[in-house]
Amino acid sequence: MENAQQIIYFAGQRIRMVRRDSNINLHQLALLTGISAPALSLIENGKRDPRLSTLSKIARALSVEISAFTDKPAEEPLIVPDTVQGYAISSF
Amino acid sequence: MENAQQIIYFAGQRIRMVRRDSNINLHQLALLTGISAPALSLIENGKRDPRLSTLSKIARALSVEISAFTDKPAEEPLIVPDTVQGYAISSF
DNA sequence: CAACTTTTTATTGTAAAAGGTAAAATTTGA
DNA sequence: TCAAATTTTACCTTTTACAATAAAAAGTTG
Repeated sequence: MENAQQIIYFAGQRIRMVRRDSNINLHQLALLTGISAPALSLIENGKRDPRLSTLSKIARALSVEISAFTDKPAEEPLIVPDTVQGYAISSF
Repeated sequence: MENAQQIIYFAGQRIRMVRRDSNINLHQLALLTGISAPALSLIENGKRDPRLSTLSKIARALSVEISAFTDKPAEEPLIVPDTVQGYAISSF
């Protein structure tokens, strides 16, 4: 329960981030998903525990995977070397 | 709705796969998650639309990310060559 | 086949998600 | 500061998740 609440809050924040990146408002996302704007507001604010189908509709509308809302970014950021075996990454 | 139903069914299959890989039965997973075995059965069979908190509890109990249940494997399977630069993969 | 384990189905009760609508609050711009 | 757009809150209704329990159905093993 304790941890699940954090997941819900975190997912709401991520949904809001992705939506804002797409430059659409709650009303528009409501039209795209079929989920009411008030319901979306509650989800984004971590005050509602959405169903898988609800997350699926939101992800689809925003063209991202559900994991964009659920997976925590890696603690240690992925190290991307700028050369591999002496070749620049950009040459691939 | 159409697509969400597929997501639910797919997630159920993945949960079952991961659980079986862990060699635990529904009763044991019920104890680990606090979700009843009948509820877990419905979820695994795609007959129930689980909440995010529910997915979170299951993922936590099975030590996987929620995305293990939601993300579709790549359409084009990753090609794994059996040799790299002339060396057999097994030699690494 | 018979005993045992695991899973599924069904029923009842409670809690909560989600829609609609409307109103309040907040934010944004002119 | 005022007006418009956006978001949040509140109330009501319907639907559904989930628990608990029991029973039925599959699946396993001796």
